[in-house]
Amino acid sequence: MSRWHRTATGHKGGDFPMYVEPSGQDGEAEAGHDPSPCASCAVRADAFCGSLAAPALGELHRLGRKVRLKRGQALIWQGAESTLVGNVLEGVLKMSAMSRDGREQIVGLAYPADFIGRPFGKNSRQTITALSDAHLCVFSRAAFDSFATGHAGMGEALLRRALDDLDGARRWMLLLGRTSAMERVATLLLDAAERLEGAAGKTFALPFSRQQMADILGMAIETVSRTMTRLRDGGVIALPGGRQIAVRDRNALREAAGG
Amino acid sequence: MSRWHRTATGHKGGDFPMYVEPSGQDGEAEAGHDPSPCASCAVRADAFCGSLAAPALGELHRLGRKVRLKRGQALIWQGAESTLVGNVLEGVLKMSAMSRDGREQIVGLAYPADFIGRPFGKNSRQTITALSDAHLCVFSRAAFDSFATGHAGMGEALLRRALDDLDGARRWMLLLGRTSAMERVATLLLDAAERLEGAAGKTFALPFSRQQMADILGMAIETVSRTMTRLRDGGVIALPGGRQIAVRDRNALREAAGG
DNA sequence: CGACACCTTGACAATCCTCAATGTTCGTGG
DNA sequence: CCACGAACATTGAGGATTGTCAAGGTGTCG
Repeated sequence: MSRWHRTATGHKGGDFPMYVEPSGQDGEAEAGHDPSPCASCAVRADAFCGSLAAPALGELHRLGRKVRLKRGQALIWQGAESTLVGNVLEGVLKMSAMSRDGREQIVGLAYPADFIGRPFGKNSRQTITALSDAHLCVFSRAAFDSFATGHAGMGEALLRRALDDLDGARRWMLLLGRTSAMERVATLLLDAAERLEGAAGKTFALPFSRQQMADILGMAIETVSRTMTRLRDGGVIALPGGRQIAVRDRNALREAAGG
Repeated sequence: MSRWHRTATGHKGGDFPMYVEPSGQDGEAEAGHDPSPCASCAVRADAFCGSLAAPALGELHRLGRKVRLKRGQALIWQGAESTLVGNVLEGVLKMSAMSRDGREQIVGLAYPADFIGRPFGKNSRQTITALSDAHLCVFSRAAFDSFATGHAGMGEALLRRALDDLDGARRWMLLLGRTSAMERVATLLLDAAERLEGAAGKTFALPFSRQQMADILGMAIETVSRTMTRLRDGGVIALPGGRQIAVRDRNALREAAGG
């Protein structure tokens, strides 16, 4: 019954201790000019903190720090005390669950403006790992919890986000349970293109390896590869090499994704 | 590419308009004796409202009403304005998503004490249907939202619950993406037994049909049936007939579920 | 240029789905 | 109470998709 491939999430420079940079060190955050550095944050409009007014925002900012992760570095290990929460500023992270016998399933992706971690109480049962070099804005859970408790709007904003995540997870379940390899790959590519493609049809870098795509989609790496090849041969996408990709025929891709 | 079975969720007496019973009609809720009927609620200890103190509880109670659903009746239709939220008091419900071409995937189950519906803002994209006769305590979303906003603890309790659901959804994704038919069926049976079995080894009624199990687990009805037969032949479970089931060898079942 | 990780391709096998037929349960009405 | 029919469940045969194993190709970095 154990027919599962090890997921060999072999990352080149993986799992170094992470480099933490205290907030207010980035030049822009020095006192004086910019009392609320969050104001210039690229993801503020889309992130949970967008709902906060200036004073609360400043307070929150003082609790946070910035973290840079290199590709392959992990932020929260499965089972470990989950003491961090935060926002993704740049890059793509994966949330993965692993069963005792070593099978991995990626259970979520976090793109810029997405919230990660598990506030309030229980620990996360997921490991969070950077798929590309990433830049986060993190808070210790304890500090974040008490801040959130003290600010009425926050609970609602976080809840809204959690419920959105839940909707997303459930759509993904539909994908995992009821779709063919082609539909899965096409859906993932469509999603990635929407988030990462500069302009329609433009070439961009896929942030995942084939192995990671396989882990995300719940299939074997070879099937992913074959499916990509089929899409390329059909003129739907172009694969200039490396991890580059371009969507050539968006409608066909949408079609392949199942409507 | 369209190799999917229609899910033929044919329910015998399905989709009647639901019968709504105003709160405070149940005999026990009459004024006088029992100022807070919630106190005698079977699921209060486990439900989100368990965190509320008496006065708030009374207020909440006045907003709610009880709803009974017959097996097969739907509470919230996919795409429709989601105007209800609530708690399951008794029975089992399913949350399902359906793609345009008619494939159904059940994306969640709600057992007693579970919260259903989508408070705050956006509409649910799921349909909620009773798998067995069910008994709920529901609130209109508008009333519930304003109540929750006005009570500090509520947001946090709801968030906690949403995050738990999210964890659950993600475990389920691991199931859908990375496990064999046997593991899926065994996991579902184990879960159902834990929630519904009176005592260990006792016979109880499975609340789902084979078709529903197939929709939950993302597989074909025949595969479910064959897998159940294998479990029976292996002495792991007993199937006395009807929808009855008993777990004979819990360890073997746990083993089959993948550890 | 060589080593290494990553990706692609092929052949084969296994699981699971599809189609089809038969058996069982349950509710209804005679 | 029994007979009938409809929905539900089981079983079998065959085939399609996907996983597994294996080999070779491509790209990247020192």
